[in-house]
This record gives sequence, C-alpha cells and structure tokens, in this order.
Amino acid sequence: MEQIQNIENYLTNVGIKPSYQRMKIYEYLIENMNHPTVEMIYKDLSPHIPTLSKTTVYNTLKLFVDKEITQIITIEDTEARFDADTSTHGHFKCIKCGKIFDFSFDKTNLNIKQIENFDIQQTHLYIKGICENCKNIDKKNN
Amino acid sequence: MEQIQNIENYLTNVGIKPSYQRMKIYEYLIENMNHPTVEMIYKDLSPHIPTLSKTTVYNTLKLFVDKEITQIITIEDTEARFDADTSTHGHFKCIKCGKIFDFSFDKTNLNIKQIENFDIQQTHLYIKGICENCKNIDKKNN
DNA sequence: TTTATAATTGTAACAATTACAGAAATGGAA
DNA sequence: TTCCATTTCTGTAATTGTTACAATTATAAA
Repeated sequence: MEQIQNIENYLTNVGIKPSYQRMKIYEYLIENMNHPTVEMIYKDLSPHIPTLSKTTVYNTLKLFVDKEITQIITIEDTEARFDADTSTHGHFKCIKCGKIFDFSFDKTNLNIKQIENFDIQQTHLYIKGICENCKNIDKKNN
Repeated sequence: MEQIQNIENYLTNVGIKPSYQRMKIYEYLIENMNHPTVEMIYKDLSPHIPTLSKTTVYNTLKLFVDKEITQIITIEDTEARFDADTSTHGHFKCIKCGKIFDFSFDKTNLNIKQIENFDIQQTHLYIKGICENCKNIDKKNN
C-alpha cells in the first residue's frame, strides 16, 4: 500500500535499511499511538509475522530510538513504552484505567533556575492522576 | 541521637511503626538526597545492619511511597530511584557523568490544554542532557 | 553463483523486582 | 512473667523485562 511505501522511504531517509520487520514495527507504532510496550507490539504483530522474535522487537526499537524516530516513555517503573511522536509533549497516566494521554505544554516558561547552563537534550513531563472519564464513573458510584 | 528521635516521631505521625530498619532506611534517604537505588541503599546499610535483607528495603520503600513520604523517580528505564523530597521538583540527568540534579520549576504556567478536567496527583519533570561540569570538560578536550 | 555483510531468530544469561513461607520481634492479655 | 496474636523481617525461589550471543537466514554486491 501507499502507507508502507511511505514508511519504506521514511526509514531509508533516516538511515535505516527498511526490512520487512522494521517496516511493520514502525507501521504499528504510527498506527497505534497508545504508547505500546514491547509485549504489546510483539503480541499484536506475531500473528502477521509468525517468525517474529521478541529480540527483533527490542533491537528494532533500540535502532529507532538511536535514529531519533521514536522516544522511550518511562512513566511507569515496570516497563518501557514507545512513542513514534518524538516531539516534546507530555504524558498523563490515569492510575484507575491505566490509559496514557498525550498533551502539549509550553516549556518556554517553566522558569527553571538551577540548570541554566546545562545542555538540554530531552524533556519529559509525566503527570499521574485520574482521567475525566474515570472521575465521572467515581461520581456515579457515590 | 536527636535525628533518630525525630525520625521515630515522624514515622509514627504518618502512621508507620518505627522499626529499626525503617528508621535507618528513612535516615539514609534524608541524609543521601542523591536519589539512591535499592542497590545503593542495601549496600550502604548492610555493614551497619548485618541481617538486613534486600526484600526489607523493597518493602520499606513501598511502604514509604504508599504513605507518601517518598517518591519514585523513573528517569531511567533500568531501575527505580527514591527521593525523600516529595515536593514537586524536576530532575536532570547528565548523560555523561550520570549524576542527577534537582531543580525547581513553575508548574503554574505550563499552559496545558488537553487534560484540563483531569485530577492531577503527581507531576514529574525529567530533563536529560549534559551538565555544566561535563560541558567544560568537553571544551577542554577539543 | 559466490561471497561478504547485515538482519533475524532462539536460547541462555542477567538484573530488578515480587511472592512466599518461615523466623524473629513486638505488644498486649492473662 | 508467660502465652498468644500480630507484625515485621529474612532468605530463597519465582517472575518479569531486557540484553548477550551464536547460529541461521536474508540481502546485495562482485
């Protein structure tokens, strides 16, 4: 399809040889912006790529991160999540339903003092709490 | 000592029975604000508490987190770090020397749109890059 | 077709964490 | 004090996420 064609070109452009597995994993990432774990990617793709190895998923994601077309999200201490959107944006995790939401924020007026002369390469903002939907469910049950 | 006496009272006040291990671990946290890992805490305390078990360190930290007198820092995906300062503040990790720096930031004007009606319980800001000291070392070597 | 190189796979190793059961400590009640 | 119940601590085993590595397979150039 068109999509896959685009992915092939895109990977080539950033210096990644577009193997079948790599294209499928990248396609999965941009179609599933729900910040999947390695386990999720492996489980969902295995039926379509029967020979797929979990090691390949790990290797491929590491490659994507190195080439800066994917970022690691460490909002939970248990396992890493991956996001094909590498722009600086925040992540909210609902502690009730577990869903992770994206949000944008203005990092220009954080007004940071102590690290003014440091070189900043990555900024991650993680917020935890209860999402609107779960809040409403709570209300109903009271 | 005075310090230990304070810790005993403090733990009691937040609803934690102040056992010897718990007091020592909490004392370690407030004396070592360098965001230690479980391994670091265990290694440093073992000589003073020969019977200490790593499981106790895990259990105790989980208890502290539950009672909200300690926060988990997940700036790296490999292992959890712990911080007895539970106020909202940012963490900078230098990718050269690995050191973690605290900094304060203004979370009032982040100007967040998409999660306005969400309940916010924790805010974590993680920044990665190169600290001033490592920057200067780099300059000298060029 | 041959050959060199790169990518993929599967297994084993590793490291952080958790589960669990028994031992030790604690704190009343008799 | 002694007895008993409960809590805490300990050590080992199990679990989980990740990485190392060697063998196999695919790719691409000569």
